[in-house]
Amino acid sequence: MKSDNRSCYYDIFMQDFLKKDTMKRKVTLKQIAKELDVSISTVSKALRNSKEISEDTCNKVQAFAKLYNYRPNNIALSLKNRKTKTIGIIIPEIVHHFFSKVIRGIELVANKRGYNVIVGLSNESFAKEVINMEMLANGSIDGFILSISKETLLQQDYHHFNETINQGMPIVMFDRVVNEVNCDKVIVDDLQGSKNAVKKLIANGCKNIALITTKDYVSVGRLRTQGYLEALEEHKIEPQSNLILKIVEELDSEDHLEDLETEIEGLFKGNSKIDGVFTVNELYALSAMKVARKLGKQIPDDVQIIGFTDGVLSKHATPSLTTVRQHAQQMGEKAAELLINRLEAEEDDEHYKTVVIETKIIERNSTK
Amino acid sequence: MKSDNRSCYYDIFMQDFLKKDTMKRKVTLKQIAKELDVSISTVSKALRNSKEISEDTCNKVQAFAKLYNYRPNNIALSLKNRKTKTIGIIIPEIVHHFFSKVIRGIELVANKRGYNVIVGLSNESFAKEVINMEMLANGSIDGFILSISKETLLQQDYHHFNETINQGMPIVMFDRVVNEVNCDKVIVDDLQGSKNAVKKLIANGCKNIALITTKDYVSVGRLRTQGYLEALEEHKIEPQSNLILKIVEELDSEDHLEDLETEIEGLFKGNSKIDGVFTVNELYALSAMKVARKLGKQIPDDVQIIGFTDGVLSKHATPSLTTVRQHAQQMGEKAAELLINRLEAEEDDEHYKTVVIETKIIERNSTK
DNA sequence: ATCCTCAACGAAAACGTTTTCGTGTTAACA
DNA sequence: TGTTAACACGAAAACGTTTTCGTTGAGGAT
Repeated sequence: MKSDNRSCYYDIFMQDFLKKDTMKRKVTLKQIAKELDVSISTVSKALRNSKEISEDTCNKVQAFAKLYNYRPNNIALSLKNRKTKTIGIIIPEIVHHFFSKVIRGIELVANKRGYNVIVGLSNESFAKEVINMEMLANGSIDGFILSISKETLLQQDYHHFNETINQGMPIVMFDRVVNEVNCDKVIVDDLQGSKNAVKKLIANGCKNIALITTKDYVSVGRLRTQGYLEALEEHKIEPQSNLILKIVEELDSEDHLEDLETEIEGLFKGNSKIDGVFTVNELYALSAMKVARKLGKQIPDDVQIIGFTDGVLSKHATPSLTTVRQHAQQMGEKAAELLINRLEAEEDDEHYKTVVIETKIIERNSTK
Repeated sequence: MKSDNRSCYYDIFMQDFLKKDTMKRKVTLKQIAKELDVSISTVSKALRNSKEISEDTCNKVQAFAKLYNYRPNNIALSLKNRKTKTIGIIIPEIVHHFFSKVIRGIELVANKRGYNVIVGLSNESFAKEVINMEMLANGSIDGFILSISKETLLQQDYHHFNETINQGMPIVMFDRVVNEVNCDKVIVDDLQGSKNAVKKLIANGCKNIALITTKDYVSVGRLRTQGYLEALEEHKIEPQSNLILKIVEELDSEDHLEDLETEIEGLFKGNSKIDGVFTVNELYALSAMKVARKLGKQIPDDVQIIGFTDGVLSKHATPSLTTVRQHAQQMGEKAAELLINRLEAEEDDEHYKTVVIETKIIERNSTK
């Protein structure tokens, strides 16, 4: 820092650059160039060790850049390269063990491969899903990973997904997917998972197995119901409609626990011989346990219960709950892999994959 | 679409623009300008209804833009305006009810005010925290909302925060904050919350109240411990060291449940007169309940328990757990407000606020 | 002295906007 | 007829990069 011929520049530079002694604003190539009295191109090349630039200049530039902690501006790079190296995630809800675990998986591989992750919440609303996607699709991200909101599934309006894809932005869907959209997908094997769970109840001696599920428009609810039915069928057990309880979505929220329990109580009272329960999520399972206990039934002696989830409640419930694990984090990892592979592929592959994540029954104390 | 003089342009335009009939690539001002045979400036102005532009041209441009679904490119806007309208969040862990609720709060007000949210996970690691911040600080975001990782708290190295702030990027910290960094903060009133909880136990008749807490370098653990001590002091109760259990962080994870329970069992066995327990989080409380039950104690008759959390376990535990609610979502909302207000302030305010979110005791069935 | 080569660097375009500042045309006015 | 004002539009800069394609000047070969 001893040269004289740039003392003038230096002053000007310092003036608007260091507002106070403690304040170091971000430095740009242009400022370095001005300061060192070379061109912007030279600075850029010097920093990347281009052999077009003399060793002397290289060293000088790099020293200066280091001193002022130069970092290339991501936004400028994004504009130039026409890619942002960030992935957009749209999920219906973040305060949810399953979804947050998926995010963790996505973030893990995204970061490993140099991508950032930007999160939008649809809050199960169609409109918010559309708005969020539009906000992000205009250059902010390179591709989407998403799980469809309930309202969208109900309305069956998927134009925003298809339009996004048609504009050249890839989408990977997970868990809640839909055939009408042609893209990569990651799903858990809901059907087989449920089938295995119900088979396990049967193997454990249950004769009257109840099902607590959601309305059919939620694809995972439908598939898990189907798994239940197929398991029964394989064992020549006739399904009984009074053993199947389909919960309306409004009771799903934790604010309506009592209503939920009332419904389940109705199920038990309507069929006193119930000795096994399979539920499509964790909350239903816990509620079922609670109701069963209230009705004087012992778990797992009188009633055995299996839930479907990756949640935290199951592990800490009393008794702890046997569940079908979904491998949420692994789903996220796989989804991110699929997306990034597609983003970085040379030519675009017209063939879309659907990856099925196998489930696994975690045996705890709600089954014998 | 009937004019002749642009048929030539039109062809060229369509050629590289619509690769297939279904493929609509993103359209830019330049393309619209070329297509309509006007300048880029004219298009830009026409779209913003500038009165510099004739009504005719305005209509023509707007119609065309609508037809081709023109949306301004966010990245270009970010570069031009030198702001991205996105907020960076760095948290230690996303699979955590408290943090995900904070995110929900942040996202809520961020979206309402036109901001996006980009999430980085430190995974409680100092290095990942630094890397994540550096990735985002180079232009990707306008400001940070973060909660400090345990490792960082342990090492007490806060240079990355201060450097970021010195570069002109505002930070809002929540929950795990630190005096060494001068910025806006949102914290829960850990001290008062704990104090109230312990006072409630005292009022309920507890004579020997145990504390299960973390090591002191986690600020919230320290404060909650202090609250416990102050409550005892106010009631002239001498604190006993064999009533206080400080859990090492390694046992925090859910993989070490047994070890955790062993430690707690030691606590109970070492002091059989324990009739009240206050814990600094949800997991410790559930473990304590489990251990107490195992040792033949009735809850809340023999032992009353209060936890500190906003979690989901408390509500569904048996018996359900009385807790100190933290209002996590409200914290997120407040943090986002503070940050955005600062981002949009005319001149920068040198005075940093610390907002304290009051806690509230949620009475359930683990207390009388 | 001429030609060629090479080393070392700079100019400019490009990414997609917005905005300032012209500039040319027309109509109104003295 | 000459001056002016309003109107409608375009050129260019700027945001911060990277990269292509010159353009120097020096030195060696002929």
